[in-house]
Amino acid sequence: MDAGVVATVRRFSRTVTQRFGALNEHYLGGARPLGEARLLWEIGDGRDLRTLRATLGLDSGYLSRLLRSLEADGLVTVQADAADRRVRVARLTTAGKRERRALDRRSDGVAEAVLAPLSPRQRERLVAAMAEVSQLLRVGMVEVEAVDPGHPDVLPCFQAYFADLAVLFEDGFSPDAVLQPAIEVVLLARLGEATVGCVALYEPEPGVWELKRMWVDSSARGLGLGRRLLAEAEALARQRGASAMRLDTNRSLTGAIALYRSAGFEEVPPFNAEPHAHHWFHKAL
Amino acid sequence: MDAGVVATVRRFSRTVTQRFGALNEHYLGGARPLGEARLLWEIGDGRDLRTLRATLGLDSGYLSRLLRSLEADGLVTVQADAADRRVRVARLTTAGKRERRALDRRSDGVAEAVLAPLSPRQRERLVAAMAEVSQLLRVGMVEVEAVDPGHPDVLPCFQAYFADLAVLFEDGFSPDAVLQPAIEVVLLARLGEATVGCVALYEPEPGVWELKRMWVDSSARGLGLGRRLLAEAEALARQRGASAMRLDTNRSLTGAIALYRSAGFEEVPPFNAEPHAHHWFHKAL
DNA sequence: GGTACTGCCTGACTAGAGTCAGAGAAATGG
DNA sequence: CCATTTCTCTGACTCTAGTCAGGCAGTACC
Repeated sequence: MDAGVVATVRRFSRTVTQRFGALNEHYLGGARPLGEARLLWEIGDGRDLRTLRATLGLDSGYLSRLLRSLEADGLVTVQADAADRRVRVARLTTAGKRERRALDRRSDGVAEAVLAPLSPRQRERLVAAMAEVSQLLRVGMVEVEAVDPGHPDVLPCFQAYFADLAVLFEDGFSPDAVLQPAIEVVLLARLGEATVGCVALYEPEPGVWELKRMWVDSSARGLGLGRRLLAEAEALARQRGASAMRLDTNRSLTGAIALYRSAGFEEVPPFNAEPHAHHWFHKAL
Repeated sequence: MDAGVVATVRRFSRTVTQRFGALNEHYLGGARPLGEARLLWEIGDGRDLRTLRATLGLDSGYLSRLLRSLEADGLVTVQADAADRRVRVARLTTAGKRERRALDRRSDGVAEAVLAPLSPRQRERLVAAMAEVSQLLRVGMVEVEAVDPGHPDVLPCFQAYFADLAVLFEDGFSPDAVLQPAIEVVLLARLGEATVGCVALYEPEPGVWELKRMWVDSSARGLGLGRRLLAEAEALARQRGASAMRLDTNRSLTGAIALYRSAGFEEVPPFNAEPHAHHWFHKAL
């Protein structure tokens, strides 16, 4: 990789670490230790310890100790869950909520301090560049995972997909009318906790795999995620013995159509009776 | 400050921390602890402990222990300085240099991993945005400090200034010909260790302060540093009882001339015999 | 009712990153 | 030459952020 480009990235990392490091120390330093602060934040309006452990990736013993410390400061209470008395639920006290707001204000303070020394014009440039960096870094954090169709994260994706279609299709959309194929596998695009995209695959005829319900969340558009899902779907199908891939789509989805064409799909006559389909595509693998 | 802007900055900070944090852990984790790695880096081709303490901001006892640990691993040697045997100098052994290169490669690895998942077009955008962020964050890190003309950092600035002029002036430049006023105070612009700008002040007539040798390093141009130095110079002069400020400049320095005008300076007849001056400016405070 | 399993807590331990108070050797000032 | 200062090192501590093993209470399954 180009040395100048690598140098720019390294310099970026160093500068950001230094700048935010110094300001964090100034604004957050002397306050609560990081572990407790993150916990305080995550408890919010009450969470059971199991969830807290999972989202923060903490050891059970360590979490317990952190909670004892916050409890000693009167910031949280921990009580047994009514339904299952093994499970314990942490809740913020009034003082805890106050502390949480204070942490929040201090984080705002850091952000303001970053912008403060700049002219309005420079601020605009910095904020725009930061937004660009965040977005592009997020691209690299997306992980694509193959799950089976019964996976709990699949249904919400399909529902989000249908909801999007209802808005996009010129001639309306009804989820009940669409074909319900026997889906074999679903690729989920994950960004940390959130699921930001999906595509379903099944094998309508031996050797031919069909793509259904390719969806990318609005928060993750413009990151090339559609292309990536398509590529991973092809790889997966090929790995399972596919010799061809096909899909249908609606004329309103111009972006998707352009993507399919540029990925080597060619338009073919209708191969199914999908009610909302206007274009049918095929690609030999 | 606008909440959306603050949210963008906070999101940026979170995303960058997460992304680089995860990659650093992956590439640098398991290797040498951070403190030792930084020290190894900073020692380079041999540094005395006093300098190391200053640049890394370490406690003397702590530095000593870190060095013992690196010494035990055969990466550095520490010897008394020949001139002053109280001072000790740390040097990398061959193994130490190898280790330092390895750390370096791992840092490159992090940078490459950030770019790897992106398309060429996205990489370009990311690198451009990162450069912009670095530059603008650096603006906020610049500190302006008033020192007296004998300060050791002053002379290198003036020399850099003269070297720049020699390149810029259409009709050449000789440092020996310029006036040598009795400078009262120098403002230095500091960016971490480096001095990236300066301006000298003196009082040729009671109540009138004159600016000389305003310089901004090429690495820090376009950050509004000139304007800031000018503003700080005015503030300092006013504080010391100035009622007016003046300066002269060369016709080749069009950027500087525009800056003076926009800061409220007005062109006046020559008030000195500076050999390289074409324009003379004055501003009532 | 017994057994296995969950969920949580406690005690014991580790590593990194420091801080602080002297002690001792070398240099400097008078 | 002696006192003071400078520079470094050692020993004793601290705080944060964990990990690991074992134990107890509650729930679920047979």
